[in-house]
Amino acid sequence: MNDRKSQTRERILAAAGKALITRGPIEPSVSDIMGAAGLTVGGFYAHFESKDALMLEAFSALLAQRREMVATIDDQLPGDERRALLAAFYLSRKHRDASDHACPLPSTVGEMSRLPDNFREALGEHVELMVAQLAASPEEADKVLADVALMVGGLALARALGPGDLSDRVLRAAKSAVL
Amino acid sequence: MNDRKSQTRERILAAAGKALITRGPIEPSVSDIMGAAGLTVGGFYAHFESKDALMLEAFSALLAQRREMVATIDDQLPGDERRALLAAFYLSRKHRDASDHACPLPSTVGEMSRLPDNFREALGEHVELMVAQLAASPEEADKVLADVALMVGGLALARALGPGDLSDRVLRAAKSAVL
DNA sequence: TGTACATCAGTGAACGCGCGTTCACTGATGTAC
DNA sequence: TGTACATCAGTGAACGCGCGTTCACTGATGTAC
Repeated sequence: MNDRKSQTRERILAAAGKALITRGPIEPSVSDIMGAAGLTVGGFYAHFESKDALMLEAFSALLAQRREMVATIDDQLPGDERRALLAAFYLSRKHRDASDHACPLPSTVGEMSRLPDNFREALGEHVELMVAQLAASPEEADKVLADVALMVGGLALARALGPGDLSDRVLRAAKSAVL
Repeated sequence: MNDRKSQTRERILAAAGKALITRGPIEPSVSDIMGAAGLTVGGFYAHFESKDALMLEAFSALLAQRREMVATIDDQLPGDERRALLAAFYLSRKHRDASDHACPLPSTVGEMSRLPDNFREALGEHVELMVAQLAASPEEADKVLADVALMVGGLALARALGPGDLSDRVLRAAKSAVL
């Protein structure tokens, strides 16, 4: 039935998202992802048009998931507090070490030029939506943009440094720098 | 003579650095780089042990170049002003669009987990040296770490967004967020 | 000065490998009679 | 209830391609006599 197939599709998509978070959208092979979903390569093209199409869908889904998470922050709080709460989670060691429900940006921004244009559009839209969600004025919009840069850079740097003292220090320093 | 060969080596290294800045250390092929240096693939291994070895050397050289650039900032100025000057250059549109003498971090941090450990070590050392160069106290050290995260994230994001208004806004917002 | 030879930077074809993608096939499931 | 057949999700081998790396060769340069 259609139901079994669409469940498998979800499984592949979830495996792709997980791989994307830790390894970016390019490195994981179709074999890797299908293997992680408990399947073999051959069946892949019954579910997705191409590897790029899969990764774009996984990327967009993860970004949407992130926005939903941001939406759970109490919107009665002043902007500064909301951004501080967001950063406290974003720049936590837990988020740095997570491969589930984590932000896909740190592993993806550096590879954007090698990806189809759709990725760029998805990123631009996400950033605009984040601003719309978190900023109540043009000045606040700039603060949101700067915070996004700080969070993505802080997490990317902390991961790049590998486990250790310096990585933790970067997270802490970035967290306390939120506007 | 040894001289001609070592000049060629420098040419390859420079081509690798340029490619690394815009495309990261993994995507450019040995062919690409040798071609950009006006040579053919075959001769490569007379100059470098492997592609990874070349890219590590290019990465380290670019980081050292960056530190030299930072060292030209008047060290009599107060820390805040020095960091603001650095950020003004780092987060300029010129730097975003440059493929020469630019920072290799935005294109590299996201790929660190796919690279040999030496890259991680080079990165850690660079960050520590930057802190040593720019911070006069532990509190200032944290500000430097946060600014590095902000600059790398801001530039990576601005490049990922592609030419356009949003990219410029990210640069401007990040610049004015420097501690 | 001119010829013979050694050196060695660079060439270009070839290698084995993993990749994204294709496709003929399998085998479990459900419907028709 | 039992047999025959259609459907279709998933398999696994094969494809063409670009990659990093190797290696026998070329051809310019400089030294020896």
